[in-house]
Amino acid sequence: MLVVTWNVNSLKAREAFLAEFLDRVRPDVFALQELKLEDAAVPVSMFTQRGYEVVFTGQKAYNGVLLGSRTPITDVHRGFPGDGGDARLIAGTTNGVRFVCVYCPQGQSATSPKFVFKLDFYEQLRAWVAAQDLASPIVLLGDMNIAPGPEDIWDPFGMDGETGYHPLEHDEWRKLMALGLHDAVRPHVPAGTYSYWDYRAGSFHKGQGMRIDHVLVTAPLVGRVTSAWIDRNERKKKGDLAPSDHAPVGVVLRD
DNA sequence: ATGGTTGGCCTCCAA
Repeated sequence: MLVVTWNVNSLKAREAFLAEFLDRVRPDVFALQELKLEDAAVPVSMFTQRGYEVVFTGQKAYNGVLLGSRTPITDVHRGFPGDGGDARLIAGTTNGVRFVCVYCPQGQSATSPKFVFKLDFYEQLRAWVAAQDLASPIVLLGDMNIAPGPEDIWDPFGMDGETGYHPLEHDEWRKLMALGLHDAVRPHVPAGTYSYWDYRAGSFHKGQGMRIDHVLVTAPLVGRVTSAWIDRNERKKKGDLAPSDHAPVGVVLRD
């Protein structure tokens, strides 16, 4: 089973780009973040034409998350009490696995009120995750806006204390992992493998990226992860189609 | 070059 997470930065702007990816890579399950669309505007037929069932929670202009699968998705859950009504979390069960797609706040800067909001969101997320059956197969995946370690960011010394690589965020990351989650990607990609590059200042060209998009799995799934990848080619233009500022992250789970 | 860019929106906000 190939599982993919991707922050598409507007599903509307990325529809054709994503369709090409789905046709070629054919993931079994995928999680998208930053739809930037209301529910009514989600291009459902683009997915169903390709054999996917999709569930989503959208929002005008910001946020919005989606789960897609080739097999039916059941027990769909949207949001959690502390998310302020933002469309940042959707959970559903497919292929015998519970998938939780999340889009964590970016936080702006470490001195911004948005950073407080970000830390609070992690706390709420952790409480929500802790209430799940963590002895069962769960995949928590999405844009978590944290680079966990120095191998996950282009300038760990210069970026220390910046949003995405802040000690308080690393505390949150550790607490989340301590619940019994495991990074499914880290063991399979070399240091310096990133999933996000800012559009500005030629960051992609200069290799100034961060690994902030993650696939975390509970113990029953750890032994089923056979490979993982982050495809930086998807951060490049595709003909005249513009890329997201994030690349897709893939994990293969053995049956 | 003292920032840069993209997407969606109601002329600025979030990333």
